[in-house]
Amino acid sequence: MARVREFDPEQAIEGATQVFWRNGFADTSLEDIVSETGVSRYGLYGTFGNKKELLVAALRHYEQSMSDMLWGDLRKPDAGKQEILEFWHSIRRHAEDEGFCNGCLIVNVAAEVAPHEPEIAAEVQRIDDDHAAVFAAAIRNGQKSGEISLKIDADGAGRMLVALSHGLALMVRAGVKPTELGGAIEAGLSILGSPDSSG
Amino acid sequence: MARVREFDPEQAIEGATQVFWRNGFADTSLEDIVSETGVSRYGLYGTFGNKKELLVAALRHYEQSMSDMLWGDLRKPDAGKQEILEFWHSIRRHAEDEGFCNGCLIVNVAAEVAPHEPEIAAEVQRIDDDHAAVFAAAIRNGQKSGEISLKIDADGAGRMLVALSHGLALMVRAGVKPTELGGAIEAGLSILGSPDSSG
DNA sequence: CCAAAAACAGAATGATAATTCTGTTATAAC
DNA sequence: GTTATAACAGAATTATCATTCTGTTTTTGG
Repeated sequence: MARVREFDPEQAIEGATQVFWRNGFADTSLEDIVSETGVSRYGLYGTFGNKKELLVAALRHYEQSMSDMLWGDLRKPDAGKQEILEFWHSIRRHAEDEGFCNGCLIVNVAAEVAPHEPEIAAEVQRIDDDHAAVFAAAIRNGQKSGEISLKIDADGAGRMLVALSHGLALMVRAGVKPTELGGAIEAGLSILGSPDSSG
Repeated sequence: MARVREFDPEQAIEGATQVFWRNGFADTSLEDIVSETGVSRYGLYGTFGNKKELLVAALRHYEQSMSDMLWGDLRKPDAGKQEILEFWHSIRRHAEDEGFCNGCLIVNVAAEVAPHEPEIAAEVQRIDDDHAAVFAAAIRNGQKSGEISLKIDADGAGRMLVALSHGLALMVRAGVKPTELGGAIEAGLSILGSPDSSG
């Protein structure tokens, strides 16, 4: 027996995600989100609580959409070296497109907000741990099947790949052309064994 | 025929550097810097211009002091694999100390400020390019002397090490314990050849 | 000592922005 | 249709902060 909500919360989160990704947290005002989404302050506060909680929602939304777009094959239980290489090819393709010039929202938030907000730090660490574990599992599969050297430590290498992706994302956000970073990716992947030099 | 300045600009920059490192740019008010340094607003504006220029000064000061502390041996013209490994040992030692829980000022600034400020972005890129070149030169030396495989691309690997350091610094700032990152460093260094497993 | 120059301390300004409040409007149960 | 409910639009509130301004003090050359 009351008025009905005029906006779709999912679309609002999507809009907020774009603004946070583009501008960062501190440089995004709620007014910016109102403009982007068309949702009123009232609607945003009523539905999401406050700016920080909206960021958490955006972070989760971003993770989900990236998971669908980039991490799907790598999460399969039998993913191995091939899937790791394909993941990075995919990253390179996307980075050379528009849209990824803002780097990675998770990385941006880790740098800007996590140090002051334990809740956000926990969220970021959860995501990173998950990604490192996904890489590590694929590396172990590759080691079982003989594609990847048994000499490397799967957990260490998994974390290394996550850290490398963060560093590269940061460089892109800070203005480095993604095309200049191909060599760094090749170098990082070379720990898996003889490099795939096709692209 | 005028009053003399009561503060030492170098000390003021050192103080500002500490505050920017600890709190980031947006979350540092000029009042914070006044408190930290004891220098008045007037002195800061008169000597450094404004907050952004003060950040540039802090960044240069930080780079200089880190260069002295960490990069000295690696910059020697004949530095090779040994110096690269020692650099990373040194990083690990420092990271496990207090004081480096704030990550790396250059990385923090790259993430928070560079995207909005071309002048800062240029500064950050200059530093990164320099560091990548230092690594690359040492890798080339190692390749000449046979310590490092000729199969790796020195420039790509140099950039990779810089990106990795950025990613790791970010994780530390976001709250990850430095001791958890040793495996990632080992993995990254394994591209140079058979790993130094001593520590 | 006197006066000009430049540093000092801290108040004033102006802008931005997170959050709350107020009055208005649409909805649905009765 | 009436009415309670909850959403809406946007004004009001409160706070923070970068920067500038004002009046004061110190220094040094005459």
